[in-house]
Amino acid sequence: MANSLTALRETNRRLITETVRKSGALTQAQLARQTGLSPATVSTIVRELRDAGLVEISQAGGRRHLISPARETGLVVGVDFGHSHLRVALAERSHRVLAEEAMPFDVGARAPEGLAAAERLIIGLLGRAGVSRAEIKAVGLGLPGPIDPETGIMGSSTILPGWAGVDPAAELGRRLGVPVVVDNDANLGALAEATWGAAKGRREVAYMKIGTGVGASILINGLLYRGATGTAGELGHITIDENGRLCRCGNRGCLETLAGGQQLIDLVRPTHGPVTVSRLVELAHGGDIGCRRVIADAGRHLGVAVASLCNILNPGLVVIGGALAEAGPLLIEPIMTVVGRLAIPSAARAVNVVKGELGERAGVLGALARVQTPNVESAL
Amino acid sequence: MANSLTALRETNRRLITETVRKSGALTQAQLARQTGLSPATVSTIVRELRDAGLVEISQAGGRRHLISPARETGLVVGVDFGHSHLRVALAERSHRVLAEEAMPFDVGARAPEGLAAAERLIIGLLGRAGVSRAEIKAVGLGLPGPIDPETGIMGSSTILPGWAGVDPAAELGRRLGVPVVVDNDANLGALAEATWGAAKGRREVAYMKIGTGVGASILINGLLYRGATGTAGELGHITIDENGRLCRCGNRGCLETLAGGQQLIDLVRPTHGPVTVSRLVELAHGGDIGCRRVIADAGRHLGVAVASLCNILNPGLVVIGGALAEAGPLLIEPIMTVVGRLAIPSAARAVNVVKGELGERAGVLGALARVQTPNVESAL
DNA sequence: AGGTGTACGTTCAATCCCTGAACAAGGGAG
DNA sequence: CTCCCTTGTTCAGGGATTGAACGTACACCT
Repeated sequence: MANSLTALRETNRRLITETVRKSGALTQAQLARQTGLSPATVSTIVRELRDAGLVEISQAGGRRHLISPARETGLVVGVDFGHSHLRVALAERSHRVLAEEAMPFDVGARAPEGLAAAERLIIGLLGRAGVSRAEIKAVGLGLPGPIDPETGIMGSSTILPGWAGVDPAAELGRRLGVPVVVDNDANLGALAEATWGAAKGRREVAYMKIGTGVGASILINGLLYRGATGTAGELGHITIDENGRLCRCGNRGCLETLAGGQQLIDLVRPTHGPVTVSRLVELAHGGDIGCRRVIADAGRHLGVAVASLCNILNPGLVVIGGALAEAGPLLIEPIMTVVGRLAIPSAARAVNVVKGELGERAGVLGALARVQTPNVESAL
Repeated sequence: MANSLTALRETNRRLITETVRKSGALTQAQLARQTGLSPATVSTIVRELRDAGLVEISQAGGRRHLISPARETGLVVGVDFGHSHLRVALAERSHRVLAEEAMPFDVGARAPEGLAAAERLIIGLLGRAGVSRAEIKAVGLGLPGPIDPETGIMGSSTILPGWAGVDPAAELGRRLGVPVVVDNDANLGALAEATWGAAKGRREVAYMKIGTGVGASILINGLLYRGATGTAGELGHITIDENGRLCRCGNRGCLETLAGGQQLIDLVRPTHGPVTVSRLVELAHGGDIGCRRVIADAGRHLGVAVASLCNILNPGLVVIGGALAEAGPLLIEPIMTVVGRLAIPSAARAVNVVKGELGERAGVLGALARVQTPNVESAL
């Protein structure tokens, strides 16, 4: 049980492993002081960890042994399906990224083709990295759509019409022969920014991904907060305008219908022709007044949602990711302005809204991080 | 150190104590099953706890022993300042309420008078309950206004104009000579409903108190979630109408300006004259069509906020408290209707909105519960 | 009523774990 | 070169948990 003696040992093993992982390389004496355990205990546990292959020991003058985290043998793969790209990445379990690759991908494709493409891309990446398939221990998979947290089966969605009813984790797992965990792209982005990016070291993060749609995710105590049925953090479907456009979620005037990339694209089509979100941002940076205005308007709508978020959760940090985030201050300043006007003053003062640092890599990286991060399983 | 064997024992002792306290009375076998410890361990620990005077053991047929929390020697007092009432309650630490009392109170009074009144009421209650002042170990204090979580000093507020800048916990503590913890009424209401009321046993609760104003509070894992600067859960100041009335928080069109009791009172004054919120609810129950309409409209506005809450936190349960909650279905049905229309479908299906069970006693009871409930201290 | 079964709490030996002390080995200062 | 300090290891000692065995009392069935 959770409180037996063996559990105590397990706790201490984990404590030492964590300490080693964080500090890089330590002697046993340092380890004993940092963990508060006795040198004797440290000695025996270190031996166990060495035998288990979890740490490496090198002599370092005197009786000193340098304990360092083991170059872990297993590798993990992250896969991220975006709206027009498919990205994969290969990393050590310790989160060191070894290789990364992307290809264009049509989001309209059905699940079998998509998964086949992912499989091919992974195999290719492994080949070029000189890594055998057997070394892959787990895969993280990101998808821009709703996933039933119980079953892992995808719900219907207008973004991913050909995927409803399939269990992508099981499917890809069958193809590759390794366990696959699946999650939506916003959750993964949040995880990635908290692990490597703008929210590094923060354990409480609100993240918004503004791409074609608007997704969001909340990390509480470093763990994904999913709520009662796995839809916590759905900021994209907060109602901004009760009489607004129909949204793919079935309601009206959702934030996504006002600030999602698709909407912005539609807005500039008459004057600029068909563009992508990235192109729109480029034009705005280039000084195009129309594109700037469209982005600023989106920021103001986003600000309304962030203000609600501030009143409800009073966050200290909100990270904005996704393609539109590349607009930087053009997007973030309007957000802050509106938050200042709509959120209650003390919450507005407390919050810092920043651009994500990982750009379009957030999804894949998050998939890597997700492989080893458990959920916070609570049903509010 | 934190990981020694004695610490493990300490952990298990605490685990058993907690379990007993929560469940009231248990046999050792039940205790073993609930905690996951072996009957042998439970046996020895229970003996220790008995010797230490922390639990009481009574025979209960067979070899069964009924373990119940010790009638703790210390008592606690709860104080709740409402808009027109001052309530105090006396309870054992184990949460058994011994006596309760209320008196009318003008919220316009300044802090010194208010605290003096509270002191008199407490002393009187103790006298009538036959309890000496020395038996009181701690006091919980509830106030309908903003409190700086760092300093405990009250912010400015139009509801409690005479309290800005004072430290009510220190002040009352000085008068009574015991430690006082202070919190706002919505937080306490949430705690009370989770301890005794509609959210009993739930560790994840969203609570809204709709009285003269609108307050709200979130419990995560049974602990108050305060956010970065202590304003998490401020649902009352979500913007519903950007061009609406000025709110005491300094913004415009907050939920409170549309659904707070004060607003409803103002709305019916032309036709019904000056009434209280309770009277308004009474009239509505009596069939008054105007009052019904005003309450239903408030419900619809509240629904907008609850819908946002659902999208962000995806709660399984929302408890509505405060004087207006007594309207019951007249208020809650419109809320549910709007939530169904505005929240994303899966979140709307998941949530259950119910009336609090504790009525106007929620505040005091929460103050009692608060004395022993720590914060969840996380800065999102 | 009687017998049987079952659940409960206690005891005890076995096992596991942490710690303090003793000890060997090596580096550095003087 | 010697002394001293630090480091890691070993070992006995004491705590803590557990499974099994045991005695007991109630409940139920016949």
